[in-house]
Amino acid sequence: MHEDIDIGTRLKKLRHERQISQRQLAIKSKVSNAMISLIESNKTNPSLGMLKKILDSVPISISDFFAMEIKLTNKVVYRKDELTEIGSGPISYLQIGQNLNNNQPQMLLERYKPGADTGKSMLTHESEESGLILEGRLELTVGDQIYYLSTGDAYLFNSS
Amino acid sequence: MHEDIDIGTRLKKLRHERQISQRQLAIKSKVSNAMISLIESNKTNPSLGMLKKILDSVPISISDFFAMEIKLTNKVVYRKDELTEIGSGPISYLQIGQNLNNNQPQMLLERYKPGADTGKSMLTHESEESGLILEGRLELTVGDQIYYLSTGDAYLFNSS
DNA sequence: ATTTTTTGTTTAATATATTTAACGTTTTAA
DNA sequence: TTAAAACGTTAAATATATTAAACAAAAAAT
Repeated sequence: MHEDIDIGTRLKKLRHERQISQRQLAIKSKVSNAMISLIESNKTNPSLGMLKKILDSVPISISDFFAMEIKLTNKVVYRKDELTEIGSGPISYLQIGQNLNNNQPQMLLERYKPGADTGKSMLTHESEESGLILEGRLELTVGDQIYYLSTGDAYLFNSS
Repeated sequence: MHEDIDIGTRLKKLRHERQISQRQLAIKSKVSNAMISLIESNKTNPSLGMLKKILDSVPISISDFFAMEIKLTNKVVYRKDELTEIGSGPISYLQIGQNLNNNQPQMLLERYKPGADTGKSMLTHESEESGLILEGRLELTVGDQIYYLSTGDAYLFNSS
């Protein structure tokens, strides 16, 4: 019935991704390092305030933390003809990816001059990115993968 | 620094939606009714196992529980000159709203024929909406408020 | 009108989360 | 090769979550 969720490996995985030690995370989040050890080995049932203190220092939202596994899709680029057309009447919707979470979105209108390059600024960008090429061509680098997009193509990924 | 989240009103709201009493929920989830009272009045800092036991009986996932819509901002429309220009070089970013959460976004390209109307379909839309008017004019209805947008204006809201 | 339930809240008892301080092991420095 | 620092784990101390049992108020029933 009440299957307790394995937050231990979740936290450990998250911590390893950020490449910091238990003690470093402990200091950042102002909790004892013992606590983090106990949580990661599932030897305790942490309070919500405790978990939030830790996740705030990462930072990651509680909602995202528990949605983590679902968000591990590595699909980044959606070609023009992969985009599902939703509407049929006078209004048409073009959907990129699936609607996994219900969350407060952020939106950017980005204009690139010919040959423009984001450089490293993009790499320090700590959130997610999605876009649709309205006009022109774009070279997109995610991790070690390089994608070439043209008008109508779209992309969607979580940076890290 | 560590602002604790108001899970009390979240749970109370959820319970009222399902129209059950504290004691009924207590029995379903096999916890004491006192606990539910304490949680709803934010007099305790419940453990994750505790919260999960309760949410499992609803049922609702922890992730969804914390993604539950709460009225953070009622700001919906951002006029052309309110949009903050981030970049300065050859690339320009136009930001709509604040980046509150780090979440998997969804993106739509919507095309409206002149005079097109979404009707009621928009109202049953259970996620969030944001957009920027690339060209033309748009009449936007959120709740009982009506907004008139023209080229360059943007909107951002959680539907409900 | 008076029980009888059902509501949400509170207090004292007790179970357990959290911290502090220690441990043994491995890595880094000298 | 030794010393010093950093790593994750564990034990005992203490702070706090959780329960069981009572409370008063309101609704339902007789």
